[in-house]
Amino acid sequence: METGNREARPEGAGKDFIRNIIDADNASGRFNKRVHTRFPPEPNGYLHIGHAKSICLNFGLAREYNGKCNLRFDDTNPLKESTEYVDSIKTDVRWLGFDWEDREFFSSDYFEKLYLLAEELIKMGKAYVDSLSADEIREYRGTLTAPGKNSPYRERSVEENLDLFRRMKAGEFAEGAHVLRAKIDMAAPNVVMRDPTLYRIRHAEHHRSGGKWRIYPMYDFTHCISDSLEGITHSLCTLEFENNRELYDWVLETLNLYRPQQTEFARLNITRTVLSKRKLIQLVMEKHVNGWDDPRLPTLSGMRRRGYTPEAIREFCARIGIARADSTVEYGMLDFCVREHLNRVAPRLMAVLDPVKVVIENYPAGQTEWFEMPLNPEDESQGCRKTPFSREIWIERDDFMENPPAKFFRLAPGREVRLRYAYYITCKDVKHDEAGNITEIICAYDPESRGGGTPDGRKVKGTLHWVAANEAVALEARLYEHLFDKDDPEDVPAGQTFLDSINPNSLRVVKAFGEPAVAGYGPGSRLQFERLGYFCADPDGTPENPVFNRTVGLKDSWGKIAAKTE
RNA sequence: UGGGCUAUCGUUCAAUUGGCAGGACAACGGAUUCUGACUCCGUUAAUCUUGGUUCGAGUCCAGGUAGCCCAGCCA
Repeated sequence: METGNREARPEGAGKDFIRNIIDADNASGRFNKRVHTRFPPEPNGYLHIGHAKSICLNFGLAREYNGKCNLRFDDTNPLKESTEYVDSIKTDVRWLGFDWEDREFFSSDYFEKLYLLAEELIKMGKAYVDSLSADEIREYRGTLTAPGKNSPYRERSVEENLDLFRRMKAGEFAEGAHVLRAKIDMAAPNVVMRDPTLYRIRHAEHHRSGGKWRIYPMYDFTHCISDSLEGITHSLCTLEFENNRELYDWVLETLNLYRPQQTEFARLNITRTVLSKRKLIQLVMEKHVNGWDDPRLPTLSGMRRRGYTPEAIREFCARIGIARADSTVEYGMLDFCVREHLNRVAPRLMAVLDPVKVVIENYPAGQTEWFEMPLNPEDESQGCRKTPFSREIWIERDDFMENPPAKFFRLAPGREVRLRYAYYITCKDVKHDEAGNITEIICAYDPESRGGGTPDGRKVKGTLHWVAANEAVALEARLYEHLFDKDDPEDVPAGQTFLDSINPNSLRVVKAFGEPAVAGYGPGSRLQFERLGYFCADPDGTPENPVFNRTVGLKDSWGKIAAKTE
């Protein structure tokens, strides 16, 4: 699959700053014209649309420059990581359409090398074992504006440090008793450089190395060395790691290792969307949603279930671009990308969400005729479907008004409209119950209009979708809205939590009726119910009782016209 | 009274590196339409601020302003 990268880039437009950097590196020969990136998630949760930006960037760059991209699990904190997350990440990256071939790595695979390198640092006098408590270390670090001070253990001899570190590794000490720190500068203006912690003691089971290790390396020590070992050229990460770049370079320079170039870019923000891993974990763990693949979530697995396509997500990532300025993309941009793709590929079917009965009084009772209609009017290659028609049909309640305002094009007393691909009908009468609710609309059809046109060529303003009342299958439609109401759910008013910004209507389930053919669409397949929007068949459904998740609706100007006429 | 980074239409990304500020999304108007969808055409709309250099500044220089990140034994 080779779609999704840069096809949205308009002609003549400039490249983003990262591609400019790569071009410059290729021109200078810095990496021998090699491009080797990596996508390095920590397996402590499921991937979300924010990760997709990084995945498309890293894998896309490799594709464009004939390079390679590794998948590396940054698993140095055994407390948070699990194989469930590893598996889900692999599934999601593949689903997005990217392939890391045989380059699947784990930081934990480097634990041995990392340990040796740490000893190296100790021997060089560039690292020491500190026995201060976590609280004391924080105090000694100073503040953002005041320099820190040296730990009393900072001048331990190389021999003592080596001995202590080896015993840390052997598991002789309790968690928190010691840490290994780099010896840099406690007065450094960049707080990251004030003798950063390199190793901590953790008596925990690691999802891969099990109980083998008692000490685990920190991100700052691990990531740069992993990049170096793998021959990465361009190490791309998000803006919050800007301050860590100095340490990234320090470690590799001090150890005299090959040095990739770390470059930071702004992470993805989307209006009304929570992309904080911490909060997503909370939503799942506290069961505010039904698991990581709940279609209301911006996780890749949730979006997949809701019916978003990998093509659409890749297109989205290409369109939003890459920059260093913090930004928040409008959700409408994502919706646009989904509609654009689904419009091309999704077969059309008809369904009615809120049915009202139409009786065609001059159509023979008991008769059923089958109409053939295209699965996609803009793509004949998709073929046709057959749909039954009968005397009693259902139409959408919204498609009829007893007292229509101006510019209402659909059914109303005395008015003629077209039933899509079937007949012209004219409203003759309306029946109500005691409460005044419409129970039945009586119509007459024009037999001459079979197929949706007439010999006299007269026009109608409206075309309705419909399903035959006796032949239609019952189905369940789940109408998902974005889970969050607030423009920026990260920024909630005082006294509230982000949970307060959840839209209580984010999930509505309605019983609906659709063409018999819907039962033929298996889980994951997308289709468009005419005039209702794009839906995805959910694995929860069965052929007898299909369930459809709404991906996105269609644009509809009816609401605007109504507002205007008021 | 620290360090690092950022600032262009409502949103987002560009601007051949000093030479007419452009695209996409959104909004608005129109055409078309057997989905009020799609498609097509058009319109609105931006260089944070104050100076300076220059024939010419979004771009270079100086000073402001605003926002983001950093004081985990998280990543």
